Amino acid sequence: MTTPYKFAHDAFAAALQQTYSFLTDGEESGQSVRVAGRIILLRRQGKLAFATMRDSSGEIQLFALNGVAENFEEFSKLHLGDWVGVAGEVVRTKRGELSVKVASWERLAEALHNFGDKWAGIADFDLRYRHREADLWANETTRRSLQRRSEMVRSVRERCWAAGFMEVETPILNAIPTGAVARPFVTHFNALDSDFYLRIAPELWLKRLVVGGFERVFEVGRVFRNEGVSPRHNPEFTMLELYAAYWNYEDMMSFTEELVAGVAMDVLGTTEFEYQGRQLSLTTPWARRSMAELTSEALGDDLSVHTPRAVLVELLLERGVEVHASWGPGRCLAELFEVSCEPSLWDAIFVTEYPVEVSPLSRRHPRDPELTERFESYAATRELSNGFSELNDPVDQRSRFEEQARLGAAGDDEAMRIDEDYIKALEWGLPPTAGLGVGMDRLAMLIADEANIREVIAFPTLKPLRD
RNA sequence: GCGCCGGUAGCUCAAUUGGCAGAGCAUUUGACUCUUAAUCAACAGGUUCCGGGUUCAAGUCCCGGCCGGCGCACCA
Repeated sequence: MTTPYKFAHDAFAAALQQTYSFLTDGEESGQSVRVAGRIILLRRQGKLAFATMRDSSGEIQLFALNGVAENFEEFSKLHLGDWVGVAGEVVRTKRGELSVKVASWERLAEALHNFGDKWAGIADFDLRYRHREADLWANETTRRSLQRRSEMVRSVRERCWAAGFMEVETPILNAIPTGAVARPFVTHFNALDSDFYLRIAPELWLKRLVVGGFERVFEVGRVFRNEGVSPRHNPEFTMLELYAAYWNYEDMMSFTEELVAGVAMDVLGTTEFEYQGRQLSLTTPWARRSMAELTSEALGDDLSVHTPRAVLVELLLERGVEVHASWGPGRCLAELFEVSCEPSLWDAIFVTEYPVEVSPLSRRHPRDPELTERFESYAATRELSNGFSELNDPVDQRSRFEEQARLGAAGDDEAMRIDEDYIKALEWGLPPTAGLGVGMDRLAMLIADEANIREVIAFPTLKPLRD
């Protein structure tokens, strides 16, 4: 069956509801409009038919009268899910529903499959994630969450541009996976007969652009990590990474809190909102507490990166954490922080002064060379961002990479590898620079009030069906 | 990867102790000139996720597999 190749429409449901709010019950406006959308409900009553149509803006009723609407019989037999284009007068029915009184209409596409229960929608996760198109049609919350994500990304971009950052793109196919601590996906480049890795972070490329003289750069892009899936992890996810020359990590914390709070304002109109039934505050300024401080507080002990390793190990073992032989005091402190503090960090907060041992790309803290000028922000018990003053000393960077390589040799398959090109870039001179990474999916979860990361990803990674 | 839970009509869900596999919505047919998840009547709709096993008898019990949810691990 041939369907139309186009339909010229001049009105949207939501705007019509607004514009014609003055119409009284049974009143006709005399104005004709052309609307298009999808039939989501249909009620026939003899020589009348009422359809609820949804377009991208909202919903409006279509009112068809036998003898007035062309092809009335066919109209009354439309299927739920069919796309239609309708021309007719804007009226309000006797029972008070704003409607387009159908004069002429066309079916733009036919829905051959059912789109879920018109009351209960679609509940089956497998079906919802594998056929998001049906989920979007059937479930309001899915539409809302993905819409909010889109608004969030837009807000992030606009705020970065407004702050003088230049948007750039860096390679996804990488000969060496680096810039983060994670296992990569491997692929093969036939023409070069070489294995390549999907990037685990764009970090080093972006800093090379700063070396080259682009003083403020950012990238919103997909990164890939070959790890387990969970309600908070998708193997491909979206990161905002941003670098500013001449800033240190404190400047970057200020920028981060303004950015995140600003995004919440743009999308939700507030920085105080409910997340999963509990009030959450992103209002600035955020608390800034050091990792050692928070951990000491939680455990009632005076702990730091200088606490004897044996003491930290003992505390970890008491909490059921398996301690690896390669962990130094820095790693132990970080692990201790994670188990004892993380679950209680609810309102937005910066955790600062990370051990150098777990921060191979961060600049050492001037007051303590075992610490770095690094922060992570937390909200709703989850890590939201990671930032630091960038290590710009090529000699120190090489020794950090070498330490990582030792860990790799000792069996840590997530340890960083030596990136000679990056060291050479540093030898050309990286000005004092601060960097930031924000997990956009995690932020979207907060903004959309979703507990599962898949709800804010249009097409989450699923195992392919076999059998 | 490990543990717990789940998978029944297109969708949402029932099915007692192991005893004829059901309802609502959607689809099809009919009635109805102001409906709002319209209503009413009727028809049709099944590899109970897949493969084995136990049993007179399996949606239900056992074993294996597939997919998903949650937790753990890994991480952001």
